[in-house]
Amino acid sequence: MTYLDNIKKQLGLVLDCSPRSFVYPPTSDLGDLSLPMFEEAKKLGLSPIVLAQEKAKNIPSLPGFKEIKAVGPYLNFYLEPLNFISGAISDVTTAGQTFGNNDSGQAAGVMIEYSNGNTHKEIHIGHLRNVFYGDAVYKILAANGYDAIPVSYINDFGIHTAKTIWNWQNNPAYGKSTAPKGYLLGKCYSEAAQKIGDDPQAKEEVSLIMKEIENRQGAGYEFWKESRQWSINYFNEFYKELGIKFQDTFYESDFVDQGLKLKDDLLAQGILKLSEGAIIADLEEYNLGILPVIRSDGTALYPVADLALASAKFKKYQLKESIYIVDVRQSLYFSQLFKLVELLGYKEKMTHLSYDFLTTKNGMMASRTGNVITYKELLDEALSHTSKEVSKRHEDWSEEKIQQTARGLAISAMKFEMIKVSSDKVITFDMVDALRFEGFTSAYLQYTGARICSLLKKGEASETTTANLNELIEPKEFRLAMKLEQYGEAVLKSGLERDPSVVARYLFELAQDFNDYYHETNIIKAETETRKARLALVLSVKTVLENGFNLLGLTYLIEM
RNA sequence: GCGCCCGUAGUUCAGCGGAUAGAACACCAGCCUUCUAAGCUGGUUACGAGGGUUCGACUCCCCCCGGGCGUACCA
Repeated sequence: MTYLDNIKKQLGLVLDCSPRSFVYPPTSDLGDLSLPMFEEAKKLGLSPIVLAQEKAKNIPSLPGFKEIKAVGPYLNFYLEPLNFISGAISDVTTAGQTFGNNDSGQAAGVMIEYSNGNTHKEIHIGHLRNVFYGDAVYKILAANGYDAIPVSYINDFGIHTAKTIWNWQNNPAYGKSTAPKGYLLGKCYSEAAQKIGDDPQAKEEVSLIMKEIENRQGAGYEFWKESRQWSINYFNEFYKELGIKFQDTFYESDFVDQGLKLKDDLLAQGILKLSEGAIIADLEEYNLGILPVIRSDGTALYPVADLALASAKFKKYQLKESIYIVDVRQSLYFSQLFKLVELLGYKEKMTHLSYDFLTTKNGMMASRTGNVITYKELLDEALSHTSKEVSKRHEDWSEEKIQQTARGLAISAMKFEMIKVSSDKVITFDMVDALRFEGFTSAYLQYTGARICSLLKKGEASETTTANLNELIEPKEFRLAMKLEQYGEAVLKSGLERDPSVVARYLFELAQDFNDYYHETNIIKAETETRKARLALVLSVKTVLENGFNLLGLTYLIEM
């Protein structure tokens, strides 16, 4: 338990209220902690102002507090800053990399499925929001004490694979190209989608290829096996580049057969039925409309494998909850899927954790229409921008060091742009905005981190262990310590709301407080005893920044 | 039509029942012989409209107006 949590607990005992009742006053002259009296006053039929005054009069003096007084309908607490600051530094130092974590998840098994790539398609920046959001949610749930299991589901069996293969076979140029195969497949797909359009002849040919794939025989199937692997290799490089790891990966092609059996069972049970040549789930009685499961040409739709996968997850892992991170546009689909899984007899909780989509100034992205910014294009643009900025500032650095730093900046920027706003907001992606370095950006956070490393290097970090923390008497030092103590609250809230932007905003505020302090106070240039103490505080800021960076997947740069 | 989401400074976003609605960008004015100026300081401007619930509403409810998405063989 942190110093701040303990203070709240003690106060809660004395005042007979929950530690969660305390709020932080808007300005420091109003105190450091506050208890609003509205609720209790209402219960007692008293004025909250009178009640606050009475409480202030009767409260026993407590260690760690400088003053307790009523201000209007609030009971305000002023803390002893020296005790608080050394408490905070001690909390951070003791917990280290685990500072901020909690066990509210009670080790419950929670599977988080995200990233869901389509083989034979290009990776575009719309996927990035999914991948980065999902990865951050996974790490945040783990920090909240869940047994979080990150998994990826790869759609390698849909009609899109047949479309790509159809186009590839009709254009020998693809086979001859020396460009990376995974990338070429993406190009080939978007061209295919545009060519096919409403052409019945082409649709017929694609349908034949799809049947070969489903029946696992013929030239179409053979080429599917080969090209599928190209895509999977391409994904693996992509994940490696971004530092993303899954505990398990599922492939649609492994679940289709099981799904078809499930479909037969569901048909027999009357949960599915024939309609207009297709097989559908009529979920009108649940207000969920109609879900087509098998096309009228006999080929499988998405739910076939999804049903099998859902049950496979529950059989393979002990899960309290199965989370699907998918774009909000599929909300109805997931409600339908979850209802079917429930009708199959599963009682586990299933959650569609949705986020709103990413669009561009030129309108919605879709690989089918070719209006996309690909991951590769974004990365290239970002790297070119960041390496220019780095080399401008460090003419003496080696090319390798410049590139490495530029990469850390570029990838972190991509991640941060996708998770810094809450998930219910549409992101209109703009390259210039995304690569900005000032303000609420990952570069600002990284800059703060690098600045801290520079201080620690100059001051010799070993000094911090023998520091006399009573030297920390500046109001801004107290403010920073308070911010550090609040990190755990950000992690908790972020986990409860499954919203990484809470952590993103917290880190930004911490960095702002630090930079403010840095500009106003001499750290290295302070006299020895003060310097040691200040460095101890700075080291704690670094630990918290690093912990937060880890949750969001940002790269901590020592220099930039 | 029905369902879901969003309307807060010029722009992008916080705040989601309580103390003067916060940031960032942009714009203007300052700060590098001093710990990384990718930084810091100061300044201007906002809750779509109307009802209701409440001691108190940007926050909850209703209705309206804008915008987006979904709504049987895309995923």
